[in-house]
Amino acid sequence: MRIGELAKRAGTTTRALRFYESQGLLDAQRTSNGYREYDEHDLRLVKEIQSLQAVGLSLEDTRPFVACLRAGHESGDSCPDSREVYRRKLAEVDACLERLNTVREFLLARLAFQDPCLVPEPKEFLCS
Amino acid sequence: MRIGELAKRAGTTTRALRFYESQGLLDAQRTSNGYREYDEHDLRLVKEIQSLQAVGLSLEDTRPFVACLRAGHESGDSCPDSREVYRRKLAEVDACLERLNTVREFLLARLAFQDPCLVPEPKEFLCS
DNA sequence: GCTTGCCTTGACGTGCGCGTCAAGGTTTAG
DNA sequence: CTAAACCTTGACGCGCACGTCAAGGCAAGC
Repeated sequence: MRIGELAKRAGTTTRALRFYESQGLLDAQRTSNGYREYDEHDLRLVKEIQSLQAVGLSLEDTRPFVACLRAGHESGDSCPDSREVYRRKLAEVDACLERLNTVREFLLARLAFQDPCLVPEPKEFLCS
Repeated sequence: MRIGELAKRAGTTTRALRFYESQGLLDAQRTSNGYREYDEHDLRLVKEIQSLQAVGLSLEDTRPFVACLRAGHESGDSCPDSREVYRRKLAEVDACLERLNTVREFLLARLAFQDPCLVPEPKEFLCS
């Protein structure tokens, strides 16, 4: 299938697919006229990337999963590097949850007119 | 005081202060040589902005608070517009907490080898 | 032949809150 | 007189995952 069909079947855009390729996450055969040609395996890769992005992983973080699938494993998260990404992300999420709960308490207190309440420290506020 | 001292006392940079001014959040008197001149009230404004940023509000969201202080109120969050921002932010935080808990469950399940588990829908993932 | 709808590469735009030069003017200390 | 340490405006950079043109090639239907 060509890039347009892959995009449609994966529910994304051709621009995103070309971007993945530019980042080395995806590669494609070329037909004689220079068009990219994909198969079901590529569709699988794209879907893997999307589901990982859905849990807030960056494209960079998806590399181990893609490599794992390319290495022949049936699931992208059965390799050590992938599992390490999961663990790191879990720690980030936990930190973010804690942080957001503090913020939530702050907002509730302010809305309740309880004036002098602790302002959470800036820290990293990246909840992704 | 001049911009360097204000920056030091507020724990920020001159660049940030000039940026706030460019966004209409701060304004300054000018001395004869063109230097910006600030007073304690300006320091109060900057600190207000910083504490709001610390809870994840955007600069845009700080406008009502600044306006409230400028209007003569002793606290920036005693005006209706400010409180509305708090409420909206609280709703965002709640949505984000829910979302992150889903993601957390997903990660735990994957790490526990429980394979086919629900992938959270992409949605907005902006936890700020 | 002409239009339509695919495809190609390349390059710049987006949001947000500044950081980081660049090129210069002003004030103070020595 | 000079150097240091302030100040000014202006413009470009950053991260991240693409969106959005621009300018053109290729294939198929009328």
